[in-house]
Amino acid sequence: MATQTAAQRRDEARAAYDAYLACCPARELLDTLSDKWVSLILNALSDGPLRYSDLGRIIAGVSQKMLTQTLRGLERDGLVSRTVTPSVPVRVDYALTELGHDLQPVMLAIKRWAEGNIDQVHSARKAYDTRL
Amino acid sequence: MATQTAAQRRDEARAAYDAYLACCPARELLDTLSDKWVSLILNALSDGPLRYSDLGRIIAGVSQKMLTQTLRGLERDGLVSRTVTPSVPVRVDYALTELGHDLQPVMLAIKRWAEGNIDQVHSARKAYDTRL
DNA sequence: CTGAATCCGTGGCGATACTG
DNA sequence: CAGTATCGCCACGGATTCAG
Repeated sequence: MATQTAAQRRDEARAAYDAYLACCPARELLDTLSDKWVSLILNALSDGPLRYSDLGRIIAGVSQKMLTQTLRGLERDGLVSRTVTPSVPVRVDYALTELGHDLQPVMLAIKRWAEGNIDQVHSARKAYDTRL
Repeated sequence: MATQTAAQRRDEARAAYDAYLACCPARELLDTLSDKWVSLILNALSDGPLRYSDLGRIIAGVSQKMLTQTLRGLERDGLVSRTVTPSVPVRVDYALTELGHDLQPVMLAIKRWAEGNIDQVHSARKAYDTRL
């Protein structure tokens, strides 16, 4: 039975975290926004719809896997819409949904705070690092 | 030379990401807030200073390692202050700095949006999942 | 062009044990 | 009480390959 203890603990931890997420919308949102590519995609789409390949080009550094995976997640959450145009070759456009658009002010609030206080954070880090 | 290509690419990617972070305060802040324990600690401290062990108890599920590591990061960023009282036994209090306090409205904005729109996200997920 | 599937290295995190 | 040090696991992301 000892061999299952680890798995059991993992499951318990996972279950506990899920339960926690269920009762804490803020963290759920944070988990979404925290994704490295989510904010980039959301920002890229804020100016209007974009094709899959456009996104891949604009957001330099993203792999196909992560781009697709992230877009799927955003689509699932209802933040982004996916429109397929059955031409040859196929064309797929991604756009912000209304819900996704509603999120922009929040992103902006984060951006504003960050831009206004990042200097303090940086100097705090510098002070902390040199003090050792 | 082929053996170094992978390592080189990783380094390049890392360097690119660092450069990107340097010019994008919003993502830097997001990287901080996204941490599983940061928001919990910030929220716990919003009501006033707490001792190390208090934090560990209030934030059920956090390991000593992560608690210490997260607190160090927050202290380094100037969001949290660490006060040692050299008694026996030693007493250490953690509190929000002014900068950390300034961040609360942003956290609140995130919380508000999440609480107001989480239902839509959940129903969107449900619709997406059942559609397959 | 837009993806799906697979392999694989590595870094983050939890658990455990030890210290002042 | 408040940490530090070490180890092992596995989940995440990048690269690559195949498909409609």
